[in-house]
Amino acid sequence: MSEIKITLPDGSVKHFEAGTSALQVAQSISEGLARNIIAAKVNGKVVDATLPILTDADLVLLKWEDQDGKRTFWHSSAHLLAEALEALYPGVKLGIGPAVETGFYYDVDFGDQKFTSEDFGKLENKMLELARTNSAYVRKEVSKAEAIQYFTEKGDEYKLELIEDLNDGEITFYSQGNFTDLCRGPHIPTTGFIKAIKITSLAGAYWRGNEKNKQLTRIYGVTFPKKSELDEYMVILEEAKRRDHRKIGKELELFTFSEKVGMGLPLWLPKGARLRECLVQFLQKAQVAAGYQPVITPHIGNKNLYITSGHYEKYGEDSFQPIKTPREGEEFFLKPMNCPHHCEIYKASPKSYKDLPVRYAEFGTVYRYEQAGELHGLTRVRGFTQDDAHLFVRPDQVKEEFCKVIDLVLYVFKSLDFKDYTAQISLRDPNNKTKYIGSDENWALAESAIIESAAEKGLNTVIELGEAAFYGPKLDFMVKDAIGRKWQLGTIQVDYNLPERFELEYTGSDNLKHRPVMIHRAPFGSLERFVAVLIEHCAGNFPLWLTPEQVIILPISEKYQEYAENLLNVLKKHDIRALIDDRSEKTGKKIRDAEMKKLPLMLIVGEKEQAENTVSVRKQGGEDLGSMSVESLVSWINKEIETQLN
RNA sequence: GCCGUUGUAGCUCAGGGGUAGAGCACUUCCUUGGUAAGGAAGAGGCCAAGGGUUCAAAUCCCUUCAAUGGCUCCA
Repeated sequence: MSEIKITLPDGSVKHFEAGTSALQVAQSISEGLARNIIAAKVNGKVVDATLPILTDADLVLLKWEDQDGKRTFWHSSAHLLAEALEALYPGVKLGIGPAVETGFYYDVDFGDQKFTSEDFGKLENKMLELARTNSAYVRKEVSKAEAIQYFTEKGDEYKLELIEDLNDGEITFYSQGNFTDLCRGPHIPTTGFIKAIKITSLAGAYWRGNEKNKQLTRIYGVTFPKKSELDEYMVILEEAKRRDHRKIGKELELFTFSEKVGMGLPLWLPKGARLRECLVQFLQKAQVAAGYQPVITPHIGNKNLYITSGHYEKYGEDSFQPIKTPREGEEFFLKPMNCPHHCEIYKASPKSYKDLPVRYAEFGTVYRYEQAGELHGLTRVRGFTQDDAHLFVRPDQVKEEFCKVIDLVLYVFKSLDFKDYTAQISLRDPNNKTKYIGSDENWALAESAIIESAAEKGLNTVIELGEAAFYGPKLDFMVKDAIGRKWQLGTIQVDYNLPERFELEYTGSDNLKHRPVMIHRAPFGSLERFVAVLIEHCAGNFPLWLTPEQVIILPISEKYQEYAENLLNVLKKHDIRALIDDRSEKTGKKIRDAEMKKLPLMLIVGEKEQAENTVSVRKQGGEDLGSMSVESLVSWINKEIETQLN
């Protein structure tokens, strides 16, 4: 037997016989470790922990805690789901069953049999029962002919269709218990690892995502190696439901929708509008400081504008259709993006290299025809306002400007308490350059500018090749909210296309015409989406500087109404958003209602406060700040806001 | 757009072939109270819209609209 060298992540090298599996390597370290190993990464490829390793290799032992470990675990759970389904519903046909971000699903064709959410419990129990048999997942290489024969006998046309596309010699089956599936793997060693199971939802899904194909039933589930982890997961699900921006938006009277106005067209209520105004002012201030110039453009634009920009060709059919002038028959589109308008602003006057960079900013409302089924609360709407800006820069300025935009985005995140974020850099596919426009030099410049800027700013980045837009590379920010969900917010994109199409120019120091580079950026993305994410992030407890109502005055009785009104005037003079609860209710009731409305500061005023000319301050949640003069309250608030924003 | 589910008062929801119910919110009255729900009375609904079945429809059926969970899409 020959010997192989296994290199572990800590750099240590161990010698084993060829054919040793990752699991055996783990066992050689400790039994306890081996018990937790669910898969392995051999030379960067995720494989079964039981797969014999034949050559020298870098080995990473994967546990539940590893992302690849989870995926393997969930993929194996999908097989367990399929096994349970076959046991409970003989004759079901199986489509595909992959792992997803959280959990897994299996697409199945129940034929004439019915499956509803009431059957979830039954299915979970069956899966648990099968999991407890602790059956091994067994890998078997099969020929294409064997594979076809197996599934022909089984009568599963979906699997047969999948096999069609596979090459002979690279087909494998995995079996556990009485179930065999076509699968590339890898899998966990045995079903016994799966200790807790939850079938989460049911949905229709077309075979291979094509609506011309038959619709299958997609069963979603999630599994865990410990019961306690499932419990935690259920708590987070509940929490997510509690934080749903649609629910909180209604409760806090921030926004609404009306069938009459139209689907996907949000109506901002007074409190929501105030919150939005605060966000706009906040960003506007930061942008002015960063050298942006506000511009304003109309909500519609001539069809020719979008023909020039190329958007008509690409999206014309899928847009709200043009409106026509009654006499001339000219066609105008609702503005689906601000960039072409800004290009025309750039062109309004000749530019010198000394003028650049030029930064035009606009909170521009745009309208896009999103498919009815796509609409969702404020995160996916048909009319929304982008915190848009376009920077027209010289090629040599791309990096510096990019850095400044990153600074701005990070400032926004910090001010809104998004502490956990990553950046995705999308570059062009180096093997398929024809898909993209712009010269190689410019791409090289832009791509290295993005990479270097991100590195300089210490961003935690992921690089995705081939994910760039056809007109340029980009950087997207993904933030994690308070309960760990990821959202894509800000985006920064470099664009060579529009300057070309609009023939934008500036005169260089050489007195020749040059083409500027355009940077699109939106730290919020859109105000609608950002507010939605923010609501879910803070569960409606907005930072003091942003919250629509900062202070509520609660007079103990009507006798102190006048005193309360005087206080209100003082607060308003200091630009503090305040109101009085003058209902004929007891203090306890008023406090409860203020708590429900998530009002950060309550001022209780009665005989004592009136006599001493003070207010008693209660923070939301119950903390007592004691009594103080209204002036010291104002300075307390201002200090608080200053800390939040710096 | 496609498939499933849902649509009853401002909100959260119950009911269900014989022409509507609760709690909260709202209005009025009593109460003038000190840190998370005081009491009473009142008002409020074409039961999403349209069409069918029926002696009778909010209830059953069909269509449409909208919301919702997915799929496909996202400049």
